[in-house]
Amino acid sequence: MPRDGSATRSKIMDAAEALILKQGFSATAIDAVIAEAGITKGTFFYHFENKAALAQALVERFAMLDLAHLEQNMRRAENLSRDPLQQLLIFIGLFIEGAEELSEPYPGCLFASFVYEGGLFDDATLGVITDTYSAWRERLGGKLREIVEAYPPAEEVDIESLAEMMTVAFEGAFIVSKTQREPEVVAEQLVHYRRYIELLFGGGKG
Amino acid sequence: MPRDGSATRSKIMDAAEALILKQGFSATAIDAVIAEAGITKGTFFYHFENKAALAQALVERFAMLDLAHLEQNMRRAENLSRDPLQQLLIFIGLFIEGAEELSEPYPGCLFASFVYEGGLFDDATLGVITDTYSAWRERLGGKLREIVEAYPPAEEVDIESLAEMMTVAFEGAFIVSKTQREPEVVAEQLVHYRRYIELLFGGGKG
DNA sequence: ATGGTTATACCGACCAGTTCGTATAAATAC
DNA sequence: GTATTTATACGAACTGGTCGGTATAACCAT
Repeated sequence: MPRDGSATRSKIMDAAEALILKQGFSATAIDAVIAEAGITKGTFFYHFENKAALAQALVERFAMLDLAHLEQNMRRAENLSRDPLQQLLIFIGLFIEGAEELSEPYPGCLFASFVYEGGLFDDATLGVITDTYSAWRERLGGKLREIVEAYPPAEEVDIESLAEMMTVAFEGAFIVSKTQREPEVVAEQLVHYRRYIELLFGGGKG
Repeated sequence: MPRDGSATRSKIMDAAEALILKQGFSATAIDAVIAEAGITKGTFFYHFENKAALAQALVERFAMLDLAHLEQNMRRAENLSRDPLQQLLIFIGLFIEGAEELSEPYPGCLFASFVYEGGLFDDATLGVITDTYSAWRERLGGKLREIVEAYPPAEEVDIESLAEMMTVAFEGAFIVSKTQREPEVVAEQLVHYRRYIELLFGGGKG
């Protein structure tokens, strides 16, 4: 067996992702990626058929990590309480913990970056994004339906959009965070989301 | 007086804005803009010194319209009620009305598009975006401080981030809306924001 | 273990097409 | 006659992508 190229492949993807979050996809020249990664053009095209393939690989990796993060935190929350409402509150709390650790580099979501250049990508690439958002909506939606049964709210609540609201909080907070150069925006918005859920179903007690 | 070129200038900016929302700024070639606008290259460079000047003009126009919209709806809300809480709820409601009218073309925010390609623009251009977000935060923040005095909440609330939450809802909803191809996302998220404010300060009554 | 074979990993020069921006001279409207 | 617009051609820089060649490391027969 020849030597292992996966480290180089990762290095390319890391460099590309960082540059894309700064400038966007089409402003990120392959020449810039290879300079950042410290490799050459030949190497790049050995690992990726073309620039579109790089995009595809990037969203797939990002989605995998994101979904793993979702599932891991949900499992942890489900082990920390038996009550669905508490599980969801803990789940959000775990993400707040994570967001609070972000210090210097104001983050950004690769998905959002791609969505705003959506016209450049094919359905396969954009589909990964759509599917990932759907997975979040369904996972949180399921939990919310459990909650609604256990804690019927005073007024009716649209479960789908309430589940979607966590994604909305993330994406919106990333944008504001980038402009204001304050990483704490993300955590603050998740705190609001958690409190909203408390008020909807907890009714005032904790 | 010679003839008026402002119509052409607007046509160029309209074409550019539409293309940028689809593909992003740097993927939007000037040749594409002039084709979309139905003019020629000479005309383009008669109106804009270079591509960066076009970007600057676009954010400035977008900011002006956005701030006008903010101020107009706030004034309307302030005329429709004397109570600060009601004013804010009406204010959000007016934007919900507007969002519900969006039918086919899932929208998008030019600011967000620029933010995710932020590395390409100078401080003058990006500053317009920062300032506009600040204006929203201050306008809503002022109203929220009135509300806090009239309706002290059970627990303490961070006013700044609560004001920021409306921008977050917009920006996040735009992104989700673009992927899911459902324009109603924006209105749904604003409804949640309004209800959150109700629950925080209204305490359950309407 | 030694030498040869092979698949993989990587390099750097190169190509064809596109980019932004400039230049030009003439036509059009007020 | 001045501001606006057209039409076209052009160039330097850069773009994504190709190509021939080299280096590396595991495998294998001996």
